[in-house]
Amino acid sequence: MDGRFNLDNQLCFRLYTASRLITQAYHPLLSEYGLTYPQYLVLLVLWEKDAQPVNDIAKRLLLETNTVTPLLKRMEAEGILTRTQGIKDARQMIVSLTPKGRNLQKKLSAVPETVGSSVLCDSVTPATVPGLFGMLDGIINQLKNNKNEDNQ
Amino acid sequence: MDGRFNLDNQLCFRLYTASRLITQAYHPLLSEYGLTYPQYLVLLVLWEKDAQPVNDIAKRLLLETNTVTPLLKRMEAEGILTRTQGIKDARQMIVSLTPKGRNLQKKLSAVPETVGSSVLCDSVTPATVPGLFGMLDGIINQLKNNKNEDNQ
DNA sequence: TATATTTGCATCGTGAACGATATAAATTAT
DNA sequence: ATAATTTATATCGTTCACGATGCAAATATA
Repeated sequence: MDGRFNLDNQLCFRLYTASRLITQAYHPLLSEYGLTYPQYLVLLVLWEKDAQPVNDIAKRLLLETNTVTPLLKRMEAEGILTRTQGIKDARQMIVSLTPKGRNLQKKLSAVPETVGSSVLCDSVTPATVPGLFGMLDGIINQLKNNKNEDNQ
Repeated sequence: MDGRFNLDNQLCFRLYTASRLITQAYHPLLSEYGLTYPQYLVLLVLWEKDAQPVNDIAKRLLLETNTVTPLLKRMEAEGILTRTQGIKDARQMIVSLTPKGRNLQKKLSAVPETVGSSVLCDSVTPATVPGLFGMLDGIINQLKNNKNEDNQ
């Protein structure tokens, strides 16, 4: 009768499920190199720009530092990156790739293409993806703004 | 130069972020009643059809039983539901709502509307949501099928 | 009817997420 | 310059996710 509570009418459940399933699709490709998906995201950020403070990495990923710090420590223990105290600002920890961390980019070069092609289907094609990106960006920006308003 | 690894070109990062942020939007509404978002999902399933075995709940949410079992135990400890051994099949645990669990539906009646309206923006409107749902369903079904093929 | 396999659920270990809180360095105000 | 505030990061506790594994009940096979 009342469809408000029907799982099939829920945007969030779709996002939650799609996110989990696509992360699972990354798993076999990343675990070969001992990486998790969030760790892979950190690598994307550092390949883009090396030697960033924790805060910049967290902001780029829209995560809190209390999520990123332990993640970075695990990656440091794996020899993928280093964390060194900032010179200009002693509070900052500057995160830099090791050679091992840089080399992973070549080893993982097939990952985006492999995962990307695994989600293609009738309703998700090169033609429809820009529209999907636009809607997801809209949702993300909207929710980001709502959060900022609350914290004022 | 090579945009494959750019965070802004990644579908998964968008899904991951959108999922996290919208779950955060649920948080203040649900925590008032001591619920988490995955627990709310279990309630949606049980409000739809009470007295289901663990397996049916897990399948409906596309989760594994090793994720759902501890979650159900916490909800049982809160007095939201009961878990009783199946009669026809002694391996099954039948999960049923308590009066408290049923009453939560009235108390949370404003949640879908509240969260739903919080994501509306230029690119996400009642007119565009069906298209978004279709694409997310396409991705989910595609990845679900890929998983099943692997397990054969 | 024994034996083998499958099924349903649970346990365990690891790694996120995240709210709440702590701490020290930097900045601002007095 | 001293005190108050802000900022950058870290610690802690709880709750997912999920791969790996275990176990007992049910089913299939020999």
